[in-house]
Amino acid sequence: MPSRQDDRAERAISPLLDARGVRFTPARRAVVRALAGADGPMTAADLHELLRQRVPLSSLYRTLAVLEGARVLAREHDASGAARFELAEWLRGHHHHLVCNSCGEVRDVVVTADTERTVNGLVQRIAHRAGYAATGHRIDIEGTCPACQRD
Amino acid sequence: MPSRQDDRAERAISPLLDARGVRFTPARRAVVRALAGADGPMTAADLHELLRQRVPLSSLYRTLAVLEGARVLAREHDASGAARFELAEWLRGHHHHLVCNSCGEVRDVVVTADTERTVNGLVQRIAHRAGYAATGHRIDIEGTCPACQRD
DNA sequence: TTCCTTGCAAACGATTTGCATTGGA
DNA sequence: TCCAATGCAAATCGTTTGCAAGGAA
Repeated sequence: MPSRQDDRAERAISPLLDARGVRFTPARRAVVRALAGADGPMTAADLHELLRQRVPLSSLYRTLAVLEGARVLAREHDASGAARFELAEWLRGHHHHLVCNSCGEVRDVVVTADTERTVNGLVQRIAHRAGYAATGHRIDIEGTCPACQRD
Repeated sequence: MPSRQDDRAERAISPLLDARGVRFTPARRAVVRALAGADGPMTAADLHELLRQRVPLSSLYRTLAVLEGARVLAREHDASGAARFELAEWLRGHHHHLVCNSCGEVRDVVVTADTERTVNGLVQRIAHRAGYAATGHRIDIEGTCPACQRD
């Protein structure tokens, strides 16, 4: 069942799509809900499966492109090069990724405000020294996930 | 002109290739030298261009696969999803990346041992709390490069 | 001779697009 | 009615592979 959180997110998203002259269709809602409920960024294939193939891949990719264009979600690429999608930072909050070297899963991890402050300080300093104007950062922690440690 | 550094690197690489029963051919040396001289990870197309197309793309990819298999270089993917190659960490040293949101360039940045120690501490702690056994980390600093700031 | 390496062309998988159709406001 | 959304099939892009020819030990 969609939670109150989902409702809030969807109410925030709706006007963004309106502004671009596109509709918040059931397929688009379904994608947003799937990503809101996920514990890490998902591939198009993951979503296609999760939505029980009700949305053909080509339509799914179009949906993802529309949502990305509206800054509702962000695209990145995993170690195998496949695109993975997640809700944009303003919707889901700043976080980082735990990446399993063995099975390839990517899981979100939120760090304390304190840690994040420390990281931000380092990042700003490093960027500044190189003449970059930093707008964000991304940290992937590579390792072995609990499940793979048991094998 | 190949530097003394290159010589050292190539002497270290040679036995690794021997062990896998493959040769350190001119094309493979050229790729290693190109990456040793680069200031960030390169795409296959970048390398193809830099080598003046002397090595056809299919051979280049084979070269890259061989070197990757021998752990001489590492593959990653940039924001557009294209594969980028760089010398392995043991050859080129631990570093992070500055990524320009505007032009897409990826540039290496080495941080102080002190900063790296701090980061490592944070990473280990975060991973441990999530049940992960951390083996490494990757930090991308996103921003605007000096050249793009002028436009 | 025996493998490894190369180049070309064809195959591949993920993603994108053209086009005709459907559907909502 | 008008424009956006959809599904299918075909196209595209980066990358990989089969195969026959060339080259080093």
